Amino acid sequence: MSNSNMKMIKKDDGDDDRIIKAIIEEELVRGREFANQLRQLIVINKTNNNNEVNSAYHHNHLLSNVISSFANTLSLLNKYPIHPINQSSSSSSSPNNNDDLMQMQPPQPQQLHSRLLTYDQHICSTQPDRRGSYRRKRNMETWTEESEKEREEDGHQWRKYGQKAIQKEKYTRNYFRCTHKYEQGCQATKQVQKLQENPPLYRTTYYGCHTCTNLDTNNHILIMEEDGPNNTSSSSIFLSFDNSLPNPPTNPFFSSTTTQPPPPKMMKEEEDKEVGPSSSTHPVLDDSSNNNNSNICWEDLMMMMVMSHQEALYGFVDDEK
DNA sequence: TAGATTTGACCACA
DNA sequence: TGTGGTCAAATCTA
Repeated sequence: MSNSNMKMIKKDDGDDDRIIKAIIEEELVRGREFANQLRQLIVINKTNNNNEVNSAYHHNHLLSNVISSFANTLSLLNKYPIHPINQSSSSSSSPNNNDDLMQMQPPQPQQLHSRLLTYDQHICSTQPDRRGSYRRKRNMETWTEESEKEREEDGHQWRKYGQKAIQKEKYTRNYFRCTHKYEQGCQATKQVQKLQENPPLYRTTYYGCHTCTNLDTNNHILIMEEDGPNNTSSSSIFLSFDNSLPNPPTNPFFSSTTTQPPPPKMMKEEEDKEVGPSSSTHPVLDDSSNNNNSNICWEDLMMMMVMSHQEALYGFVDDEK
């Protein structure tokens, strides 16, 4: 591609933004639809307590769709930050008001993925070679922890992408990114700095949150509703997408669809002060340790999800106005 | 042979 | 301008 062409295309950042916005809108609408369907399914299930296997399958399927919708949205926002667009230049494909949005039909996954693919191809074909180009991790969530192992098992797959001698450090620093960076656009990275040799001590700094879904066959959703129709005790909920790990997810920075590394120590301490030592910051996903303490019902959970999607969607559309 | 690691080069930022 | 974070070709390994 010639330089003049490159310049011409780079002028059209507004078009890029509109394409991304349209895709994100569709993704949010799709997620909301799936969340609504799941909520309805749960309500129906409560009144009609049969065919549990089948309904568990549908729960699983719908929940996966909701989660992937969130993940795709986050991934897009991380990957392609949106610039403000003038009202006059707003896309004709964007609905003008919330009512229109409510009427929108969620796109089929194939449609969406082909659009994402098309957009990625568009970006790839129009951007110059930016080898070595990157944005430093300002304003990113970070936390550190120290351990005796260089690669503490934290439930995520990491790939080493760099190693560097750091000025004031005795040992080299290793750089890791999420294995799913390219396939799912997951932005999570970590740096492991060796602090001392004997005994070995490493400081791991995590950057950003995982948006990868990483839903494989080993991952599962275990749903244990009421023990019986007359059981008045609260239900037990345990969602896990990776049953290979000893520790339940606790870190709010991480995608709920994956397990996470231990939370930042400071956050954990603050959290203990706030709500007591045994509680988890995760509002939903781990209740297996205390079956009698589950005061979160599925309907509430789905309402939270739908509202979250709604907020994101309307906030997103409002931005464009 | 595919996926992971190594390592020199590139580039943003302080 | 030096430092640190990232990229990507080369190399390694299962």
